[in-house]
Amino acid sequence: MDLFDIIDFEKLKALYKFGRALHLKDIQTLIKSAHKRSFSQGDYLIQEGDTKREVFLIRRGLIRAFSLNDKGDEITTSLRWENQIVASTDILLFNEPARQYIQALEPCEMLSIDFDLLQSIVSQNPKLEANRKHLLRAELKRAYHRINTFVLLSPEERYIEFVHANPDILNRVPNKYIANILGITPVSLSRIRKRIAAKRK
Amino acid sequence: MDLFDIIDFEKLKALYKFGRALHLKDIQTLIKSAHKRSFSQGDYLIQEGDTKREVFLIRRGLIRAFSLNDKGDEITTSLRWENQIVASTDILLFNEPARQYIQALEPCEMLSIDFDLLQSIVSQNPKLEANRKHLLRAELKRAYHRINTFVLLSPEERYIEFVHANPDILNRVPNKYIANILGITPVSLSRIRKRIAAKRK
DNA sequence: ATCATTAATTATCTTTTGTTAATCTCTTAG
DNA sequence: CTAAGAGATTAACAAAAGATAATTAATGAT
Repeated sequence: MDLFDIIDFEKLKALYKFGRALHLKDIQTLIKSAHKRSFSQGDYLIQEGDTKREVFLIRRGLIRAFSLNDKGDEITTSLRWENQIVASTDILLFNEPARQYIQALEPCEMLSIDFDLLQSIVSQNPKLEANRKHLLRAELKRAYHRINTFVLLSPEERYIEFVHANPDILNRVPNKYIANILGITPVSLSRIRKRIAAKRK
Repeated sequence: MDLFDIIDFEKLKALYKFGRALHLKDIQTLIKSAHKRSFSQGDYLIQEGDTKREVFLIRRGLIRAFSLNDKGDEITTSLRWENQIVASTDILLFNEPARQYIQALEPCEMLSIDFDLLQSIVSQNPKLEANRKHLLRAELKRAYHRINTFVLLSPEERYIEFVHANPDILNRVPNKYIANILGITPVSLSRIRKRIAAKRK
């Protein structure tokens, strides 16, 4: 057996996200519990009604989360890609069955971690509380910022802002999903893009 | 000196919000530090650039938080009233100077608490961590729900949802502020209200 | 009682969005 | 190479929203 199989630096590096103050013993526990999961394009990581308490770290790939509106249309509400965390907030934060679907838009390689195990380890490492708080706050900040884009900006400004904030994933995601995220229809986004292009020249 | 001046049940009751597992000593510390502050209609609790680390518990009254958009218009982003907590998230959560104004829309009676003192007390009462997490999560849940109203609902549906969720404060707040919160103009809200009224009969 | 102020409504017009359907492009499976 | 499917764009029309200004309603101050 190779040393790399024992230590698994890949996993270690990924787990680093959860805190730089982990005890060796806990790192081992986490690495043992964390396992790699692959998803093909179109696969669902989570479906409505799911209750499995697990956190995904995206090592490679890109996912979308979506809900169904009253007409039954899929409305994409968020995108996540490499080095980001994905989980059902309904399940983990609010102890409710998932209301959202999470779907792979590209072939994905994930690190799946048992959430409750992670929580218990965090509880035993007081230094990690800061980390947990940091993650929650970062998420809250994202959410506030998003609300502000709806309240303060027009759809066109919202799109420009999105492009500036996420230039890297623009060409990895169908525009119709980005339209959903901006709260407009794909047709309308297409017109906005045309308008912006006309202004530029 | 009256017994009530010593114990101050009013304050105690208000502070209860921060946790039911406080040590007597900590309760005393908090009560000593918490002081009542009154604001007249129109007064500012917090202005852009402020850095004072304080949390308000609303005992009576109603406030709005607003930002300035690129044109310099005041855009109301949230409302809070009795038994809710108000603070600058920029200051307390993100350690940045406030970007938002917070203004009393009615004569307000607040309990002002030093945030860092509160934090240190929470840190010394492990049972309170649960409380703190609960508050953060509740806030996150509110934020997610708000985002969903923008992504999933039309302005008209958003208004109906708002009315259902907040029937009590509708007649305490000028509609123009509610329009801001819904991400539309006051004129448009007026038309929506007319449209809804027409449908009802 | 009157005036001034502020909010809400209404009117008018322009711009944008939603909706539906058709067309175009691109990729992929056979 | 062709056909099928998905996504993006375009078109055409209806509905809604933004902008601006005028009007009405309500409130408080003098």
